[in-house]
Amino acid sequence: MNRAKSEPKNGSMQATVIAEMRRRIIKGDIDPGAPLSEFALAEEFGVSRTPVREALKQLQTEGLVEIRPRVGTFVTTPSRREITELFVMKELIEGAAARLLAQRGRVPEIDKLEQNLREADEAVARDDRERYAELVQEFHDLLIAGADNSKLEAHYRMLMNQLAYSRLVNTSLSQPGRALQSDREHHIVLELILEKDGDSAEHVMREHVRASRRALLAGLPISGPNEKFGKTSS
Amino acid sequence: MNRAKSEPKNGSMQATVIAEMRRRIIKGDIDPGAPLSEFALAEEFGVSRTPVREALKQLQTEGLVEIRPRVGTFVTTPSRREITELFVMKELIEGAAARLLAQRGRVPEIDKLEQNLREADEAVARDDRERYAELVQEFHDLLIAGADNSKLEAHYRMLMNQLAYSRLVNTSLSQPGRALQSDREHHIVLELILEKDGDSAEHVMREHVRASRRALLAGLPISGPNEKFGKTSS
DNA sequence: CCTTACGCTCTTGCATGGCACAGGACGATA
DNA sequence: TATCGTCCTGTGCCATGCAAGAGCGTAAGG
Repeated sequence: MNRAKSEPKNGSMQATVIAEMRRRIIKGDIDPGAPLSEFALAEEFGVSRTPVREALKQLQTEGLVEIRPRVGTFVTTPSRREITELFVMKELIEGAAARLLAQRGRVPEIDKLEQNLREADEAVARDDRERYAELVQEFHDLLIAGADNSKLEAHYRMLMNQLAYSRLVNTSLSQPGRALQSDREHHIVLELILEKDGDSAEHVMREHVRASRRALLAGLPISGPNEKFGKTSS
Repeated sequence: MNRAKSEPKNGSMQATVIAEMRRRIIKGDIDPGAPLSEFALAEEFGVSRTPVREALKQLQTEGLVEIRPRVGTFVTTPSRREITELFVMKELIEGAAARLLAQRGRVPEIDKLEQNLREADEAVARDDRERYAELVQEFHDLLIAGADNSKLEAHYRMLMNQLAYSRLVNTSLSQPGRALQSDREHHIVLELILEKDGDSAEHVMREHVRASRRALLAGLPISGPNEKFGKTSS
């Protein structure tokens, strides 16, 4: 095998393929709707079609690709309606996480959240959008981790993958004033968590997610849910 | 090699394997923790190991089996903690479904829910637990369908599969008085939905799920590693 | 010129066989 | 007898080959 490059031989190859393909799709390296050929991927990763095939099958159950039998595998393109649906789920789960965290009392995640908000304040003051986007993601991740519920976390991860959220959060924050508003809302949520007011924390967190969704959809250029970007018709 | 059975050659083989294995695990035909051999399953279904392998991998991402590399594949046995976590998710999703349905106004699912409750009242009056269990499942399914959110439904289905809920609901209803109480709670939820009071509908629905969980855990014999209790197919 | 049907190619689906590794049984040695 | 090393078996993992369905270009017929 001529393929003794950076491909880590540790662990199974398909795990590597799954992780890498997932990363690419979420990060947006591959255009939504683009076809994925088993053979091409197999050559690229230096393996046979079998592990690639199994990796794609797993990504399908995660909702990242769509396998049309005997036709091909394609990166899924969430329609506008699906995005709305995913945000409803996001609202649910993050709201619940806030409530659960409030009920748990003072846990290490609380300290990390406070630290996160301090840094976020600075980033907003500097108008450093990129850094703030990172901190937003960390804030939400800490919230989920603090809920201490593995099933909640698992469903959340799958959700975020389908949303390709890391791509979208930048769009959301590009709305003028959104970063400052978002930062304020985070403060309120953490405040309510510290007061152990799970009820209000959940409520405010939900509104926060809704606001985030509105900012995102306002920033999305075109509805284009099923834009079959044409094949340059002859 | 008892081949030549009613194996449908029409659909893809692995789809058949997935569906059948999922059915067995959920229904409880296979003991939790039991090892699944690729080779044995391949022979039983009359196919090669490849589709079986891919089927098991999909079931793994659904949380129904656990693949330990180089060791074997086993049916997952949800711990008591995981059951609690799953019920938290169930509470979330069904509560949200009640809220969403209330917001939608009068849709066909509402009529079906009313019909369902009429039949459920009769079943409770007759003390027909088996029929009531079916109606409970239908009630919750209608609620989810009425929410008109495909992502919500997808996550709900995965949840129910992991819970093997169809097995558990009977345990829950075996608690004395639980059926009557459950039926009453269903009525209240539907009432609130009809009044378009999504807020209260969600709240009551959550309490209903919590009550159901308490009834279930009270009926569970022990938190032992894996109880293989005989099928109560009467 | 338009319609229809053929056939080619590309894709995935499945079968088969070899390989590497984990776990346990067995036996040799102190 | 206890302990350690070795072999054996079972399992998942991967490579390769063949078969079949889907899409599309092209050519024949009206």
